[in-house]
Amino acid sequence: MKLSDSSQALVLHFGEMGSRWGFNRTVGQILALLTIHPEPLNADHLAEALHVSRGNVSMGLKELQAWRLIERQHQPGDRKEYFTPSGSIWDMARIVFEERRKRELDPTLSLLRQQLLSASEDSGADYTQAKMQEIYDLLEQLNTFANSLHDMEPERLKKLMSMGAGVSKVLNFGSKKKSSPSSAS
Amino acid sequence: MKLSDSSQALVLHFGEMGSRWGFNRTVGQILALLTIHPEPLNADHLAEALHVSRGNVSMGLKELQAWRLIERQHQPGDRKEYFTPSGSIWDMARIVFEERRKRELDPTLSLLRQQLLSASEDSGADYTQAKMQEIYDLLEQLNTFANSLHDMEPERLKKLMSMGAGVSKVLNFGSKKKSSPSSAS
DNA sequence: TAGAATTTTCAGAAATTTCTGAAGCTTTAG
DNA sequence: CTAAAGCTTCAGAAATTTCTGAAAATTCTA
Repeated sequence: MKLSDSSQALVLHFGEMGSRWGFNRTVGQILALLTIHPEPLNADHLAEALHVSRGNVSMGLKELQAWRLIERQHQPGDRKEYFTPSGSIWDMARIVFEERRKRELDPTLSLLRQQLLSASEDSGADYTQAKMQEIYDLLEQLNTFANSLHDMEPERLKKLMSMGAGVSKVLNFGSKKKSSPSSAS
Repeated sequence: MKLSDSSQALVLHFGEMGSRWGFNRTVGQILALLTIHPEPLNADHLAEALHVSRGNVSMGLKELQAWRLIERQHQPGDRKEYFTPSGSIWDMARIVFEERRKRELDPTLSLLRQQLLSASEDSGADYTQAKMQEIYDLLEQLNTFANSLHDMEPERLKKLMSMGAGVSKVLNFGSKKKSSPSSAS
């Protein structure tokens, strides 16, 4: 398990970025290596290539399986477990995106909802209540948007993303003068 | 500086979420408190309300100013520095979003660009090169999309977000029947 | 079923991040 | 200019996260 300079660099980089993307160094490195390696790898390969302990690899693989980012395979005539990414790069991005939405928005939405419901009791603290409502509204909108991206079929999503700033133009069609009376439901 | 139960809960929560949003506990708490408090606060207020040291508050304020999330003010007849959020909740969200795009996408794009350019030298490692290209393409598309969101005027952005899944419908206009035969580029 | 191969677990070690508090710096009033 | 008020810095302490490695558990072969 010797990595090319280029692969080595990518793997190390994914380790560093890991924490920003929601996992730890080893998990980032394992994911990177499995992704760019043509063949499935087993835990010993990974431990050797990444210079980390066997136990650490085991924990990392467990976490990546929990995220559904990788899956187990078996090679005929080998008792060891081998791993590969469970989908395309695109699939991975969706999974990470969704997981992060859950971790970064849901808990706060849930807290704010609670706070705002039980607010009627407190009479004062007007300003604070209003701000909390503002934060809630914003996060809920973000959340809805994130969900709608997540639910889109890949093709449509790709199209939307590649339109980039062009989306802005298309949106003018939707608005025109005629504001649909449906509004807030 | 006594906080209501509700404010207290929100501040603590923002402290916990802080690390997921890109800053540490104290920074999260300071931001939350300044946001929901009707009046500007000074460093002593913050240290007392959050039960953290004066030095920690100073560092937190410095960081929030670097992010341009808060700004200094002076109260007439008081030598202390007071702080308030520097914009609306919406403005804050945009700043945090943009800062995270920079931290989470730019470094990887930059590394991959470099790797892919200097790839001609290495002859082998075909699969790996192809995967790196895939990752690069995806991240660049994400990046472009994020930028176009960031550059949109708030009104248009709000409209886009509130359309949610509806965006999908609007996009059909752009595709019609004419399926471009380009496929994988 | 025995036992060898492989994987998982988890207590404590190592590394990293965050926080404190006192020293020192800057600003302002007098 | 002096001194008090206020702010910042940063070395080391505390807290948190990550990693190791040996023991325990599981799986497979014969």
